Amino acid sequence: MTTSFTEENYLKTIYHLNTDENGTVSTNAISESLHTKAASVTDMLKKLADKELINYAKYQGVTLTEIGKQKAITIIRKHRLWEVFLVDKLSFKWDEVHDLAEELEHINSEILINRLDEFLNFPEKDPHGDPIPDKNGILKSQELITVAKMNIGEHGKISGVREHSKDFLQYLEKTGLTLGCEIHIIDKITFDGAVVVGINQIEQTISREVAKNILISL
Amino acid sequence: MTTSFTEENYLKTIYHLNTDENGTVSTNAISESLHTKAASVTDMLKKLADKELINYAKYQGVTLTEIGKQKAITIIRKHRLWEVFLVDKLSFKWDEVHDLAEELEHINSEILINRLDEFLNFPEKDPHGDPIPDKNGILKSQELITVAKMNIGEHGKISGVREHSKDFLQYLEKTGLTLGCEIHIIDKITFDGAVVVGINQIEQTISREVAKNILISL
DNA sequence: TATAATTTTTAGGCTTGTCTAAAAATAGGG
DNA sequence: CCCTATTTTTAGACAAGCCTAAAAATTATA
Repeated sequence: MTTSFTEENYLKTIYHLNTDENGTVSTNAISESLHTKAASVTDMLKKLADKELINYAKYQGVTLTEIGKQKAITIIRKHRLWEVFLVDKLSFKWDEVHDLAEELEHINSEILINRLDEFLNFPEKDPHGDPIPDKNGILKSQELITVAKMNIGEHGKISGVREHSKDFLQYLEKTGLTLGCEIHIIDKITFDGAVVVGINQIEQTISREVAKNILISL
Repeated sequence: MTTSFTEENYLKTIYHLNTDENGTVSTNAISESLHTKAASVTDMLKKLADKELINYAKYQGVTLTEIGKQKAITIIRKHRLWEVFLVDKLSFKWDEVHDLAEELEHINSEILINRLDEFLNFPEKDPHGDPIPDKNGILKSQELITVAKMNIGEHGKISGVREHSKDFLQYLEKTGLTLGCEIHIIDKITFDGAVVVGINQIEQTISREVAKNILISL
């Protein structure tokens, strides 16, 4: 059974919302994320439920079925591999690849994506530090915490981001908060949640909002 | 003004039919080529005419406007560059890439395609010998003739094909009639148009149908 | 040149994915 | 526990692209 471009986007969105918030995903959350109206989402949810890609009970929110989850993971695999291709081979910046990968992820060919994987040397992470599922849909995710949750004095390495917008990534780039950097917490401002961090011998203050979107491995 | 996936396919088809047959392109020819019904083609022609991508007068067939032609050439550029990528970088065979390129050609990004062009080292031909338009839409096409039009005793080099189906390309592969081979005409059978050719010291008979679809540079 | 055959267009309908407006269900506060 | 606010669903519409059946235009033929 084939899944349309649009159906794939819904599955991917539900997957992300589910792992971000764990529990069931609400109609409104999906409509916000996809910039469509709630009524349109309801229509699509019925369709996806008919295809047994989601578990859906009226007014109760949705979760992915096993098949739906595998489909979502496949799309994510494609997205992330294309991002690696764009950055490693075509010298795009990490803040430029999201929209392009969003298109490329819908190209349907298992052979293509496995060849691409091989060509890229089986990368384990995409340019934003997100893990790339292997060809069997196995995703080995590392335990990461946000800078906001670290305590004063703790050390760690920047290993991912929770926000992929161009604005955010360019800000990180400009302030030197890039993937792989060692970071330590110098101080936390209780008033507004800002965090004073040290990176490359430099002291820097980042807002709570930023701190919540940088992922660290200890 | 954006052009949809479907509109792009119509433009590309009209372009190919036009250069193949030169003159105006008929509704039926398009419907055959795209495997849609003539009535659907008429609908789309009206739409493309409104957008000033084609010149269309009822019952008189169509031609591309300059803008339409540039759009078509851009799509063809993308198609052929992706084919080179698939063959050169991902080790696909020349008979395996057409359908994939058909999908990839609709990814919309001038930067992407120019970076890809550079990454592939500005190839001039795709895996089937078709010329690749440059970033300004300039297409330098070589004068090629079909094997069917060659005379006994003439020599030449296989430089292209007029048919891109898997079946045909696999047949060529199997019989050693691949791109770049030197070929000479040993005999022509008047009865059925078959041609006896010599390639790599081997003598071989090919049907008229095959002879019409192999392109030669003298 | 009139009629037959073919090609093309019109008319009306269907599906997918979207929308707005209104109704129904759920959740929260007193 | 009832009443209000919010969330979700239903109902009805619309655009894009496709279809079938029938009408109109063109081309071919006798």
